[in-house]
Amino acid sequence: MALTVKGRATRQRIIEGAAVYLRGDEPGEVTLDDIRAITGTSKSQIFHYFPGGKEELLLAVARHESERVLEDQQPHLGALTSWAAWERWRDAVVARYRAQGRNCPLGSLMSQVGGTPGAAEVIGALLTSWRAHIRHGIERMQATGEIRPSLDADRLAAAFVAGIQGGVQVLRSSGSTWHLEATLDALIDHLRGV
Amino acid sequence: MALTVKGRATRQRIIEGAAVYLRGDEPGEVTLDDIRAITGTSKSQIFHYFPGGKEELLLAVARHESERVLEDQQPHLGALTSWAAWERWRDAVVARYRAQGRNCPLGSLMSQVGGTPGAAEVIGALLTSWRAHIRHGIERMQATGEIRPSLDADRLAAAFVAGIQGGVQVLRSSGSTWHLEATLDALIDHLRGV
DNA sequence: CCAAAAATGGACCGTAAGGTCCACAAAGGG
DNA sequence: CCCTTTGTGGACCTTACGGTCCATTTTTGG
Repeated sequence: MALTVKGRATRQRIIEGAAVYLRGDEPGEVTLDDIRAITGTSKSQIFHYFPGGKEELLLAVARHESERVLEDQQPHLGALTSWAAWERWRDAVVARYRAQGRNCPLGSLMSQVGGTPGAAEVIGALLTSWRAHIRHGIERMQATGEIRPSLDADRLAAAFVAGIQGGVQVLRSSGSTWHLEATLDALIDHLRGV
Repeated sequence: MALTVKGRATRQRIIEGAAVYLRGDEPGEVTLDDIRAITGTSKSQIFHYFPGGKEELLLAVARHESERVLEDQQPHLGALTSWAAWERWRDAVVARYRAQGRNCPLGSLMSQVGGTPGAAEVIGALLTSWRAHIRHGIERMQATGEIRPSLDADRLAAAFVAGIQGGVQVLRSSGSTWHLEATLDALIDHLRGV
């Protein structure tokens, strides 16, 4: 037996506790002691469940957080079938990041675990999936004739992903969602042919 | 006299040495010893010229690097007066960031100095100036009738800035400029009304 | 019920890294 | 030419933090 019920629970508690900490006010640099304190665990437990140490733990947290990103955009992201739906999605994205404020848990994570193998993979998988959803939405609108077929759905989806990333990054340093909204609106206008 | 000629030179050498280091292969976390080694200075000199320690030094480096960002886009960025000029600018941006590769000196800097007062200010000033240049370009094209006047120049300029930021961020984790190009092209197409 | 495996607590260690101090060298300026 | 200011070298200090170890408790499975 590798992990008992209790063991799985503890492991999960560590991941979620770390995630909570990262969503807090002062992320900066997470230390194992921060995580230890917030999760009520001991050093040995962290290394017991994450033999690879801090790096492995942070990567697990990144995976956990990256799942939330797309979930928070649902159900809108999965049903971009009308202009109204696009607007709802847009608003959901803006609301989500406005609520998150200057703290981007994933961003903090990536800056701490950035170079390691696996980090790029996590972020890459997220971006790919994100882009696929948007591309899917564009293609459906093209099928119904609401978006001209001459547009490259995949490439525009990539533009959305990059635009959102950038908007969020600006948000992190400026505290305002203005750039994010401007980018989303510009790209949606472009889809509409306005 | 606060700083002699020799003093100014040393101070500058420290800043530029740090910048060189950040542009190198393994930025991750800069340490004062890294900087000391690459600039051939001693600890006391660093603290002599930057009494605020690491934070003040890194902020100075960030200011130094942030100047390079717009310079590297000149003269194109300052003369967005025709569609050909926009394309040249687009290519210059892509080329610049492709050459930079996965290393974004400013990005590394911001992740290390992010929370401190002054950091946001440096990045904010850069983004504002960048946006102003682009807005200016859009307005000139509107004046000549090549861009429809119904478009909000300032907001679209913000979209460009955010889009580039995001494209570069994706580049940092994926190593590809594809997203960056997709975003720039989408926004330029939108300006063109394509 | 008992031995083996898993979970937990926490003292302890090693080191990297920022920062301090002080002695000495080199300009500067009157 | 000498005194004051500025520049430089580098030993040293302190702390934070990742990681190790082992003793103890709890759970598991036969």
